[in-house]
Amino acid sequence: MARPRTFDEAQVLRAVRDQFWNKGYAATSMDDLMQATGLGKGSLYGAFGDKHQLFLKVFDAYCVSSVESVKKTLEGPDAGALERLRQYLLGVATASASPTNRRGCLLARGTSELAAQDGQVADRALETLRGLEVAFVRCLEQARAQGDLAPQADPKRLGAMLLGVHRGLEAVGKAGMDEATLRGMVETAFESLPAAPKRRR
Amino acid sequence: MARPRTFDEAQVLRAVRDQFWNKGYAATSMDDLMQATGLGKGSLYGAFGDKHQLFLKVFDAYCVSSVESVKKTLEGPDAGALERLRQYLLGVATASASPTNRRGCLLARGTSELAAQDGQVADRALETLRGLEVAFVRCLEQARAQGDLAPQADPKRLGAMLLGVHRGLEAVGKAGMDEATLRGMVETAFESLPAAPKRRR
DNA sequence: AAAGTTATTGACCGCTCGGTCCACCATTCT
DNA sequence: AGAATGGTGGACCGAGCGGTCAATAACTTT
Repeated sequence: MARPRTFDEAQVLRAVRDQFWNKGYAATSMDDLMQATGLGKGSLYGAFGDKHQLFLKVFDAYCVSSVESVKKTLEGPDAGALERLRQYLLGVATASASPTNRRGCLLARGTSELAAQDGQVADRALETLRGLEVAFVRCLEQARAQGDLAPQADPKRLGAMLLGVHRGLEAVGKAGMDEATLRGMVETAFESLPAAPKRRR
Repeated sequence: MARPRTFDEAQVLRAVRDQFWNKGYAATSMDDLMQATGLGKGSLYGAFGDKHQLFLKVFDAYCVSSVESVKKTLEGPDAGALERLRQYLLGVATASASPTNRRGCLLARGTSELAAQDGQVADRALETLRGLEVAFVRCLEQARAQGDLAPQADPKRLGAMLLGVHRGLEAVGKAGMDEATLRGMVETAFESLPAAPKRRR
């Protein structure tokens, strides 16, 4: 009963997300967003509200899809669960060290810039971290069930610790630390996990 | 042979640092800095240059003093080296989780906001991380010498891994993760370090 | 005391900021 | 066809931005 939108919402939000991702919240202007999306100011404000709402929207989507993606990557049969987690973290290490990935992770960037002063961002960030933690813990529980982790190992605590390493990779990678060091962090963390007692073969 | 300055440079730089620390680089205006320092614009520009130089100056100082402080905290006799490092990281965990420490760490904030686009910041950040790593590694070498770490333990790799955990604490704390979880990360990381074989007593 | 030098202040600059508003347009309903 | 509805683009707003500058003040040297 009225004029339909001429833009693809998902595509616009992706462009907005990339701007915030590349430049940060404060350093991104509405003009930047207009240019990135090709939309006029009126459309942007009419469709999504102000800058802050726009950021929240894309931040939210990023968080949700991050957790989803990790869960999908880590879920699978018990067999190989530990190796799946290890490979995932090695991938994060490589990605974090890659010069083509200088912008790092939007969750990290948004949290660092805004969480202290913006409860909504902090809440979303915390929820996301907990989501990642849960995914890790589940994977470690599988690994224990499958015998790759000692029976007395505590997946909850180990999962939290690996979450710490995960976020550390992100932070250290942004400073330009080399890939070998980052991958070494993951390998070292995994080497020191409580292995299952060796069975005779 | 000229009019002397009426302000204390160290004090002014501390005020500037706190502003950047609390609000971030882009979100801090020169007016904020004028108000925080009590200086006029001309004095600020005359004494320190523009906003970017000012940031670099305080960022640099922060980095230097951070590494110094950690080295001082961790140095000591071989005896108790491992426990010193553990206590230090537990302190970081508690501090990172503290609601009175919402601003987190300036190194993390500055790196996250600027490193991708500002080589000077990235360089300084990387150097700082390496400094922390070295301090950790030395401490672990002491621990091994003293027998708290297995002889085959590799302090270099373990130090890097703990640096990852360290930066992870920072990042996770900023999202508001609870203190128990953060301290748990440290404890878990230390529990899984390769302990020295038990000797009969 | 006069000259020389530097610090200080705040008015001022052009520009960009986030946000509003409105004339105009494309579509659907009657 | 005409009215109603809501999307679109961009002119426009006041405020704030980073940065400059010139008048003035405070000190040292001669």
